Amino acid sequence: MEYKQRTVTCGELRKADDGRLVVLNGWVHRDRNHGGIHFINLRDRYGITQVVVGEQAPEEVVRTAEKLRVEFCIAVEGIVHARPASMVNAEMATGEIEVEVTSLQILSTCDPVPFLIDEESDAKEDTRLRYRYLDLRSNGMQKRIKLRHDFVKAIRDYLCGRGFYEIETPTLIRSTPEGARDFLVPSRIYPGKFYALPQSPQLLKQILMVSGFDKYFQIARCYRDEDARGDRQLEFTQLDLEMSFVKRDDVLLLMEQLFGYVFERTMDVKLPEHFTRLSWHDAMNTYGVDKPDLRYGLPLTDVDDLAKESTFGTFKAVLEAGGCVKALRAPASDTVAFTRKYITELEDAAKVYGAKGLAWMKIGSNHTLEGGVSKFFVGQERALIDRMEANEGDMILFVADQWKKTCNSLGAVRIKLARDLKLFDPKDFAFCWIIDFPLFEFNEDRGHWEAAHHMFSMPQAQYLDTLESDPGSVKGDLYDLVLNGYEVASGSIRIHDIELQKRIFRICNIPDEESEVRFGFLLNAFRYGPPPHGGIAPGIDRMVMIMAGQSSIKEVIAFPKNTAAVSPMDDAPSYVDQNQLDELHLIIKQPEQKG
RNA sequence: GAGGGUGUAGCGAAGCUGGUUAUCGCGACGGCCUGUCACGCCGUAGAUCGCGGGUUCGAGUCCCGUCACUCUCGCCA
Repeated sequence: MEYKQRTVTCGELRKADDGRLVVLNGWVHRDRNHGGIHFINLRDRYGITQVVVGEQAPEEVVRTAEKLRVEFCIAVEGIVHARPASMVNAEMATGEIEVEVTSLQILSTCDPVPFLIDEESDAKEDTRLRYRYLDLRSNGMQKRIKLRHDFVKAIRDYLCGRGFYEIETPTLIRSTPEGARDFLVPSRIYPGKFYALPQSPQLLKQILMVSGFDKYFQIARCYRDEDARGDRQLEFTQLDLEMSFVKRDDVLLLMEQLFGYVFERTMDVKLPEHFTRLSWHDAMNTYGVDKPDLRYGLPLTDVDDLAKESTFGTFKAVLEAGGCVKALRAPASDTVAFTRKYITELEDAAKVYGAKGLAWMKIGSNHTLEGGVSKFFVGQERALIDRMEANEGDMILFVADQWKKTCNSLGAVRIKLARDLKLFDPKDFAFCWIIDFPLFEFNEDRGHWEAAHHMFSMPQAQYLDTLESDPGSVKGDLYDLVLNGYEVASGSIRIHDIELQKRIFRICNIPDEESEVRFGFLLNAFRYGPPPHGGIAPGIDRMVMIMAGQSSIKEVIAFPKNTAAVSPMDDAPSYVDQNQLDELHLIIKQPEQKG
């Protein structure tokens, strides 16, 4: 098809272009037809320009303009005119000019659209995903996809400047389960054998260290066959990074410098030079989560001693059973009244994590306690109010249970309170490091210890003698990066010693014969002079999501899947031909029909 | 696997304790309109109220089941 190709984009014409003859290509964003005069907002990636078909327009142009509908793709040739002062649109970057059309061509037509292209679509997510190509035309999606591009570009620029190599690793690899479920790819050539899609390039990047590529990174797609969430998809993208001859602080420092550079360049946001560091235990104990949102305070406070002296039997029973009592101050609010109904909402949040209840009391005037469980704390008013740093109108909330349940439950209440009471600026970015993670946790279902992160993380030196005798207390050289309450990166210094690695495997119930089969290639590599090494893997989707002020990573992924692991646009996954199954030596066993 | 929420026209929503012809906005279609910029005005079409069953003289509304979407717990080394 012959058509006039653009000489300018829809976002760039200004007053100084007055009088120029230009060609624009783009989509009809809005078409205001006044009978004798058409105003067409023409849109492309770069912006929107008003083009006008007026009385002087050639008859053929007028006839074509009559046919235009929203989202038609068109080519326009015309003359740029500065608008008179009274007609300037200050809202638009190009609002000082308009283009008087001298030639108009429809490049393609558009069916009636299921939803209008706006800043943000108000259609339901399902509809947006089904028509993702239209949804992506919206300014909001265009901005977010651009932010993601800028973010990744800045990462590449920075790391390449620091001497890193970007190296690709395969996406068809050996299955090394443990942790998440693998996606499997059947081998046509070897009946019954499968490749796996990588959950992360973990082992491959460690082997690259053995190979001497001492500064490696990759923008890596990772796959985990688990249920999706707002901040989780079954495929996602990580900045995978590994370095040799580094210790923990080298990795942390590099990340602080990297994100300092990236945030300044992509968002014009200046981050602190260093991020707060919290031990895993302190994070859990003080904020009730291993990924605390430090845009606000509201620490959980230990009140074991006060509870013990109180007359509240429930608390005392929990303490005697070895549990703990923690309290949280809910600051008085102009917008949220602490009604019975609201307290029930808070209690429901606590119960999600297993708390049996949420005790409460209110702070009255002159250091008095009112309502709820206050009657059990007679004589302790002053001590409790001082401990909680509470003021009149505040509420104090208590959970009593085993330590972890107490922390998790009250931590959930803390998060809900902060959201409801708007205790933080959504434009803030609060990074923090969580360090000193336990290396193992006991899996009750399987009856053995498992790696809390993964099995390749280095135990801290002081625990090397007690790995087997007391796995539960071993801390690892592990670190998570947390941003605004989301885990955005996770890493560790790795084991590079065969014997130590085998000890870890054994503690995780993997005997030597089995680890040789499953991880033999790594162990073999470690026989050939492996360097000390460590790394980290920030999640690109989550970070961009937070930077874009969104709460779902679907908002920063061009073609995401829904919570049911389906892509509504192309309807993946789908059945395949019998021929394809035959070639792959697969027989499908249909699940039994329900009912 | 479990819990909460939602499902009404192409899209977004209203529809209170069951009661005539299911309402509104956007969009679509037709007409009018020379300065709009979410243009405006007049008119028209468009809905098996997610699906199946039940209660009832009568169900969008109540009950049971089921499906889809969504958030959360489990799960996510």
